[in-house]
Amino acid sequence: MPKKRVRIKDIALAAGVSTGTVDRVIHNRGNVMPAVKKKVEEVMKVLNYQPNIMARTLANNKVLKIAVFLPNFKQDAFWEAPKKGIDKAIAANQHFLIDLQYYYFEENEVESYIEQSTQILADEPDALILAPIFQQESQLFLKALAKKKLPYVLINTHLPTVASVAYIGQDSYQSGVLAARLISDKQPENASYLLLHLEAAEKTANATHISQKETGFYDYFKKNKKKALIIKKAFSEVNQGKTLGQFLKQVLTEFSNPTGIFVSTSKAYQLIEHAGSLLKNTTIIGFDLLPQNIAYLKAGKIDYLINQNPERQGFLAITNLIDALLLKKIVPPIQYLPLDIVVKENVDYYL
Amino acid sequence: MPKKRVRIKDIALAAGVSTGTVDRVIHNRGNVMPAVKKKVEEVMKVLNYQPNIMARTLANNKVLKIAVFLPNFKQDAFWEAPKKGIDKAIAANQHFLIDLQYYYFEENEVESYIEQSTQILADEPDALILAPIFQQESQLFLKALAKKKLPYVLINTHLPTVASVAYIGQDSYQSGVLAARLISDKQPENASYLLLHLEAAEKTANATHISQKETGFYDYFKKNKKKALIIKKAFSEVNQGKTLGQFLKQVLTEFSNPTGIFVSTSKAYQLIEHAGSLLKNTTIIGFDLLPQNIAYLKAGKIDYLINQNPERQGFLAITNLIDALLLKKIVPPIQYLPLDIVVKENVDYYL
DNA sequence: TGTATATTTGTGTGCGCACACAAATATACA
DNA sequence: TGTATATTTGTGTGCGCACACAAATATACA
Repeated sequence: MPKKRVRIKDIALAAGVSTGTVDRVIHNRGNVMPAVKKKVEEVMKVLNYQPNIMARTLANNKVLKIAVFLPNFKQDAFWEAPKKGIDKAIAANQHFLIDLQYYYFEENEVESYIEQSTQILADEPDALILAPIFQQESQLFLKALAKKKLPYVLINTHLPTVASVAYIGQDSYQSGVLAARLISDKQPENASYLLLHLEAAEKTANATHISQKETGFYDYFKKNKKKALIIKKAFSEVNQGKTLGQFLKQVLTEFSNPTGIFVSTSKAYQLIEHAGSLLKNTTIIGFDLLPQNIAYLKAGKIDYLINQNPERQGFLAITNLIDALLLKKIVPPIQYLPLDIVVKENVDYYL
Repeated sequence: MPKKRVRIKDIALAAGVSTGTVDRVIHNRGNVMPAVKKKVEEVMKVLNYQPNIMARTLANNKVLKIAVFLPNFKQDAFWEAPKKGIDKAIAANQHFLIDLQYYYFEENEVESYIEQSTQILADEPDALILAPIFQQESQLFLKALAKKKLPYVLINTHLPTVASVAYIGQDSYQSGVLAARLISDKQPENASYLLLHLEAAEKTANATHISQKETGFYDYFKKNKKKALIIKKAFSEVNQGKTLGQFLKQVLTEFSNPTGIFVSTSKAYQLIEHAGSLLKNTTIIGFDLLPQNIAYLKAGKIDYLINQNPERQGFLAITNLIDALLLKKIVPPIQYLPLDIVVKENVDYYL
């Protein structure tokens, strides 16, 4: 049987009221006699009324002003991916009137974060997408947003606060567990692993992610009662008095030929660049499908990349806002994206 | 700057014609003076006109009758996934008037395929989604569709014919390569592997998939110059005079304790069910996130499942038809889905 | 030059909904 | 009981588009 559409008109007819009254019931605008309201709701249920999103959007005809607040991708290439996803989602939803405004801050300058967040509040957007990298400052900012009743989507980093619309991101702890599994699979007991934190800025959410990954990594060995020697080294250009190259060479001289190296950030390619020649038969695991990482993966220098789907984070941030605010749909408050295991042999299908 | 929408009205005004004429140009309905047509097209380009999909769909108001032609999932659980994806896509696109009709055939009965395909032609759908399992019969059927100018999406199995709208599926060859990589990783030279084809129906596309996986599997070892002993065994209840249990026990007695077993179909769980006790330290790789497979993956009995995203195949089949036929978008003719590597540690995010 | 016909162009309506505003009805209170 | 006001209900318009149909204009031909 061909599908027949139930319209407001049909409900009005069946309930013996006008379309205006049905509209009032649908949108809870009040001023409807309780008995009438009940009757209309019954009819809606019986006829299984589904509002026509096309017509609704068309009639609504509002411009949604969205502020996107992310770290500057010129400083950290990781952030290109969410931006790309956001732009793709906008392109795919051109028929919605969306006024997108980007705001960037520097990952190692709290001041730029505060400055930009003030600017956003002044510009009065209708909704936000943000990565709450600086924990304390973000808490304050989110409070300000709550006060103004501005809906927002958090990506990449979750805060104890409940996101007003949704949190979309990765499970960092589990990605550490996964890395441990991959790096130690088929390896003998008491193998040695190097846990490498490259370019971890202090005080930011990135630090939290990294420590969660670390915990997951250790926990895997504990839970599976697999004995291993794990050495941890961290490098941050800001804090140390040497270059990354010097640092890596020193580490790999002290601790030569580890069974595997787990780079907890997206900078696995830097390890290869600076110390590739020092590595033999070492399993290398890193994060994120940056072009440099992909090149080394294809060349067989990196064994595994765990893809946290940052592009999809951006894409979903937009579509979730559209769903929640324009289409009035209910969206899941927490959305973890898959942790894709990417190897040379399947990487092409993720690009 | 807030986005301003360019409407047909705006083009008409700028070109000094009526909206009707603009409409004629947009849809190539003819009967427009060449000079006028040119002028309108210029204006459209200058103003960068993008038709409003919402309004277009609303005004169009056509029912799209889609026939879905798949193997009976009661016989082969794999086919539940595409159906699920199709149903989800329909639910997510309720505002389009789609009249969906399912047609099932039995994977081991060509007659049922022919019978149902005749029925479909008689029912005169506007478009089709089909898995062309029987090669020869499918070729004939697709010819009939081409003659009637019926657009279709092929899923799961590609035919030499060009799909009128799109092919959506997996790269079977590459999945065999991937399996070989995963099964042999960190294993010594000259390890032994069992290549197990379970329940492979003859003469169907499934047979093609399996042989492509097999080729990919062998090729990996060749290309990487990795020496290995690979034993191949196939079982099909129709052909052999014994049960699967008997078959598996015999195989694993003859060829005991292989380093790894690659089950080329979605039936890896049957291997565990019937011969789990005979396996020790053997890496097991299978396909597809069937509930039974997932249970064994979580229990540590299966090491890897390669996910060919069959649900997404169904989902994309519908959205591609909507894009192509209702929204008049251009869709890529070949769409390979990622080959997800699923292990105990990341399976939850794929469910 | 006038009439019939073909070609080109313009106008009006409906798709389903949201919302402003008008109309009808109920209630308060003198 | 009558009038003012509050509450409830109904009507009309526009969102941007597709398409049927009407109107205007060009062309053919006697």
